[in-house]
Amino acid sequence: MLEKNKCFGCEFQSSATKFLKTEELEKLEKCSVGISFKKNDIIFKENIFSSNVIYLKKGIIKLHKKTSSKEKIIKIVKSPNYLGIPATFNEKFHYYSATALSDTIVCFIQKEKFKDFIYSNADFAYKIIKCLCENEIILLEQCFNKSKKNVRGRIAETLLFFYNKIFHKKKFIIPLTRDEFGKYIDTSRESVSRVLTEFNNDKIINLTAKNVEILNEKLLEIISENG
Amino acid sequence: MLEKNKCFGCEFQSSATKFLKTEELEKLEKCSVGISFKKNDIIFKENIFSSNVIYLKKGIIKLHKKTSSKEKIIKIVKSPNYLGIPATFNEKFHYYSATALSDTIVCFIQKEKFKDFIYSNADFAYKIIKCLCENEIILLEQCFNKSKKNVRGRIAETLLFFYNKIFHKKKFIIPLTRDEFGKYIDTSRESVSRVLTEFNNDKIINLTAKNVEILNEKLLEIISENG
DNA sequence: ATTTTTTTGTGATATATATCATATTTTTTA
DNA sequence: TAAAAAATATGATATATATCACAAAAAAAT
Repeated sequence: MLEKNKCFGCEFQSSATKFLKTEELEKLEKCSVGISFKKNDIIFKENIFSSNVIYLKKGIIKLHKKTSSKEKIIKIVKSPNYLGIPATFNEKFHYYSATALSDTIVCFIQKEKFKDFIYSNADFAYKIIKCLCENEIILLEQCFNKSKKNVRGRIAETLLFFYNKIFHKKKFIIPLTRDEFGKYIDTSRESVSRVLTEFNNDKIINLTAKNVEILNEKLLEIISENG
Repeated sequence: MLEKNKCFGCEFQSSATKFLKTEELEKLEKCSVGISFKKNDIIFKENIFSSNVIYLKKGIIKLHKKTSSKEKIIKIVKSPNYLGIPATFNEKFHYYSATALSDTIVCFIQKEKFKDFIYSNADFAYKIIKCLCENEIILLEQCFNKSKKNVRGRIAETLLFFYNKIFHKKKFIIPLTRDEFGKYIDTSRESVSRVLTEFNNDKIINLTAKNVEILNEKLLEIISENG
């Protein structure tokens, strides 16, 4: 659904666009559209040529990709954040699909205009560089952690990720099905079920369907570290 | 070993510094030093505060990181390439260590001066953004592939990576021990040995110690895709 | 409200890969 | 050049996790 899009004084302004001057913000407003998505709506699909920078203004989304029948969830991203800058700036197709995990608002910004701001405003450019740098470090951590932990460790880590990085509350609703959870941490839905019920039995979490409350954060951290 | 460092007319100039003007190159020369490393020398260590942008001018290196006794090789990088920009620009400690896998020359560039170029030269800034974008896509591919392939597939993929991305020849010397190979693709040294001898027996490769010749590229690609 | 579809839980079994053990080869050091 | 250390190969066994099978619960569709 098309949203009225106001860049000047936008309550969800990105840390980069805060550096844009009034006339640049007016330009931005003209070259961008805001669109709202409902849970499970596809925001963009992999292998589509990317001609827009995408700004996740509000909501939580998953980035995912298919290979020969199997699917993997690469990343879970919360607003505010840019999506698909790498594909867009390399004149490439989107490497992954993006699907809303909650009701979401997204701005599509014309690539060429976005690039103009990089050329006209060095503070903006530097901020974009910093965003890309942060993303790379997060991705590195993710790769590294995943390869060094067993299933229990990865599930503990993910529960802590939801708590610390997404919801900031010990009580939350897992925004994934068991199957999606498995596709995120590279395991089967059955293993996710088993470990979650184990954590529940051990009073580390309180689990009812998708509702979780973290009861023993300390222990969850230990499991996350040592498997 | 300290190298004489000439930025203007440097034969290993990066795609970004090609955009620098003569006076900027002179500045660059003043704020950077070139250092040569021998195979197995440590270029920088993880958890060290990063105050330089590091440009890999010549050679092949591994980026690696330890956790509680175990080690993982995160990436193998060939010149020309920048290293550690994310850590440097986020005022952070290096996330990983870098060790030379061949004789190597590296330039250390003062972070603040490098940042000045981003502010003074938009073409340079944009090129750096593109470098970061490329790195992110490579990292994403790596994460994705690793999680979807079995050991045979990952070894086949790595052999093709050495051929296509590093040496550009079907005959090369694996720049890793079996143990390091295992730490790169998240498996044990024994599994690496077994699969490599299997490939050798099946005439897919010709293997003598670290010397490899790819005999059946097509089949290696199929194994890489389907495990 | 009832039917259909999707999601989840859990036991039994299979399997890929790790780990252990030992021999051999290669490399490094003295 | 010999001795010591490191790297490699390979068989035997252990183990974590996947897969299969089926039942139950929850969600979606009619």
